[in-house]
Amino acid sequence: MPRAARRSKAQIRADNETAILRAAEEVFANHGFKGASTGQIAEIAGIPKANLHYYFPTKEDLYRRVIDDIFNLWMEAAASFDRQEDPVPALSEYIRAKMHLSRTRPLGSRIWASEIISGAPVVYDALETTLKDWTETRVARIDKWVDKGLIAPVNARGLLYMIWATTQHYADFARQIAALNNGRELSEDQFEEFTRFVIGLILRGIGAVGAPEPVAMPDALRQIGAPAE
Amino acid sequence: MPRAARRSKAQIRADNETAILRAAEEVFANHGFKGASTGQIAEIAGIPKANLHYYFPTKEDLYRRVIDDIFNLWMEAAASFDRQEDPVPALSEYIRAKMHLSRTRPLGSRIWASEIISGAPVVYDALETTLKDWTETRVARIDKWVDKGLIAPVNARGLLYMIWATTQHYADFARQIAALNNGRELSEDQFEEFTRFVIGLILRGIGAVGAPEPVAMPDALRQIGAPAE
DNA sequence: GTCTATAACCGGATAGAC
DNA sequence: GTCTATCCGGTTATAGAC
Repeated sequence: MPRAARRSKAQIRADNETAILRAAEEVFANHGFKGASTGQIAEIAGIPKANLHYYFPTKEDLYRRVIDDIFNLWMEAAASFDRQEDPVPALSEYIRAKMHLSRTRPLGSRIWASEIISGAPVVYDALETTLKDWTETRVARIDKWVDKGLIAPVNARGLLYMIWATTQHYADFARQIAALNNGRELSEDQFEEFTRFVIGLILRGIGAVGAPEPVAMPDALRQIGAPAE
Repeated sequence: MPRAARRSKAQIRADNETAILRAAEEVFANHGFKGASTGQIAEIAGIPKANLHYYFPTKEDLYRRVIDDIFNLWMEAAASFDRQEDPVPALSEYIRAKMHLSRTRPLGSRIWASEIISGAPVVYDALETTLKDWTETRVARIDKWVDKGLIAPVNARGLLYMIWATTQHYADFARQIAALNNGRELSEDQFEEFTRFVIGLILRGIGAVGAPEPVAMPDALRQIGAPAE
């Protein structure tokens, strides 16, 4: 058997790790840290439980790794906040990036939410250091926009919290939103509509110069959200 | 020993039930349904574990009761939405009521969030019936405000989701907010300031007639939120 | 109604052959 | 690196004396 035909050891390791992390995201999102079981994670990953413990010695090691990946993802998305100088494009892009993450990586958002709800036993240090630094810097930028008269005088922290809360709601409460949408997940078009709504409302709310007028849901979509006849 | 001196059986039952429910809220909020243990709940309630199972035969029975109480509480808070005819007082009072609940009953909010994040295994029926009905009615009211020109044309569902997300964030993510507030819980004054900010931003965002101008955080409070020197 | 003891089970983690 | 078998602590729930 030619050597090239089988996966290298490194490849096997990488594949297994990926499978484990993917499965872990699912189980941690659905049951929280304490409620998750390594047996279930191993089963979904398609490996024996003992192998999981070979790759990640303890459940907490695995959990930390998952949380870490999520945190890095968020910090990257946050970069869109900085690419633009002016408030309207900066906030629009940031909100859009966060909404996109809620759509494409809802599990990460849900794990993060569970972790914070449980008192942030694992990430509290990161909150007090990395997240705090990130936040202070952006608060300063927002305050500068206020000083320049580009937006109305606002509570910068309140604004950030509102953006986080609103965008992550579409991941964390997706099940509730679906229940209110006749049991169906939001379609791409519906999601885009909510995204525009969020951006528009917040920009108008802070009195941003050049903010778009609020947009009503188009009739076609409105129908989807309405009760079935 | 005079009979009046001891608690009646009914009183004992009521007291024990209250103690159990209070303890259950704490443990379910911190660990989710699967992660919570009846042993810990009994310990906090100050009774033997067997007694807990006498009052609530299974862990799920207890959990359903806790969730039920929370849901009713929320429906009552929602009533403030209806006491006022016009959008500004109706939404102001509703947002304020929700913020107040986040402040006074954060555990309930956190349990609700955990339940939805986990896929709403227990409350899904209530979402599709009671919550859906409540929502449809309020969407209709909001649409009517739009028709009357009292607010700009908005996505009514998006508006409700934003109110829920933003207000509940102050309960569910209280630990994160505290970490960004130099490790201290928000003071009453700070919380009031955020409440006003949320109300002001949303009312302005929907172009409500008579909405207050956005308010900056007073310097005194701003200092508290700033990095320690 | 209350409490001690315990049954029955599940979960995280490891031993040790391959 | 992989996998079966297993240990052991913790969990839900109940039995049965008081």
